[in-house]
Amino acid sequence: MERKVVSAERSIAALKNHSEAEKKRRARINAHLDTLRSLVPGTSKMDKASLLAEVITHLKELKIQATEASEGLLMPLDIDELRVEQQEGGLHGGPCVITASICCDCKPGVLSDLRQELDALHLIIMRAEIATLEGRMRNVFVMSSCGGGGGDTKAHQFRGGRHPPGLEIHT
Amino acid sequence: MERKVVSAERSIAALKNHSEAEKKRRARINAHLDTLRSLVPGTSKMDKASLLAEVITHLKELKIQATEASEGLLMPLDIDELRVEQQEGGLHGGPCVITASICCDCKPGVLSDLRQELDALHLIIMRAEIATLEGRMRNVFVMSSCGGGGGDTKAHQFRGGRHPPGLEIHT
DNA sequence: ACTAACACGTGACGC
DNA sequence: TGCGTCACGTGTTAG
Repeated sequence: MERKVVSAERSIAALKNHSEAEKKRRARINAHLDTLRSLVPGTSKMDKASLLAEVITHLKELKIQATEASEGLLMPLDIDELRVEQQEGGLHGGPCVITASICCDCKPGVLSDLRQELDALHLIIMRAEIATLEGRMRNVFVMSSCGGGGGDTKAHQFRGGRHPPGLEIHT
Repeated sequence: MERKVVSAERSIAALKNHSEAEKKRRARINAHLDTLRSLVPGTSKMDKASLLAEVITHLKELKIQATEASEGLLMPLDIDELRVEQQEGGLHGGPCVITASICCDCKPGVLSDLRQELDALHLIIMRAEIATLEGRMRNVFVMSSCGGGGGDTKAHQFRGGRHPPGLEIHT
């Protein structure tokens, strides 16, 4: 019956260690989650799951940004492309950043039309870039809007020879 | 005593719902973790905490990569800069590649003068890029020359003039 | 056998 | 009050 007492004590100690280990594990995970919160803006008081979702979107976003940065000078030669992305940053009520890029044939009238459309938006142009390559042209505009909308990145991508509404391209 | 039975049943149902909700919550989080595993390479069968750590490092890495990518678009705001480099390839008497970049204030007449100068060189323009940022402009021209001359650096002074049609950039 | 990691159910707290 | 989230302790399984 002495055995029983000893084994009982050992069991208690083991259980205690177990719970402690588990607590430590949770602490580790939560610490990582906290650093993620500090890394991704606008996730300070977010849900654990929502935080992970936001991390995922941010990761994809950065991956796209990095890849298109490495091949930044490349442009599709066969297809026309128009992309409008609202970047994250409007969460704090501040101005959101909109990146618009268009790639098409380098024909007269394109630039003036493009500028008219951009002027109609009344946005603050932070950076403008125009590049030409073998008869093709690509414009990239980084603009700032005062009205801070949702923080979600709504990206419209038009591929193929179709031109989106609101932007008439001379062909 | 009927009351007690009813309340007991309610408690059981509530508890069941509770556990179910918690299970669903865990499933959501784990799903997000799974997508993170699919996103970050080499974390297929990794620890939950280690996965998060790896996600953090990857996030920082991508952030740096994206930042230094956008740094390629940065230009000095305080000093004017003109660079002409002859890339290797023209050593064998074949066509060499010349890269010229100029960074200065975005004033009218600069572009037309620049184009005149470039036209005088009779080079094949392989790629042209013009970027503006906060009143500054930067041009990068990658040109091909048929005669393999030396790669000397020349400075030019620009007079007043007009913008070429279709190339007006607002700042 | 011992450690580490996971899922589970439950109590607690906030809207 | 119910609903959602969190931390906790425990049972269970793999290396």
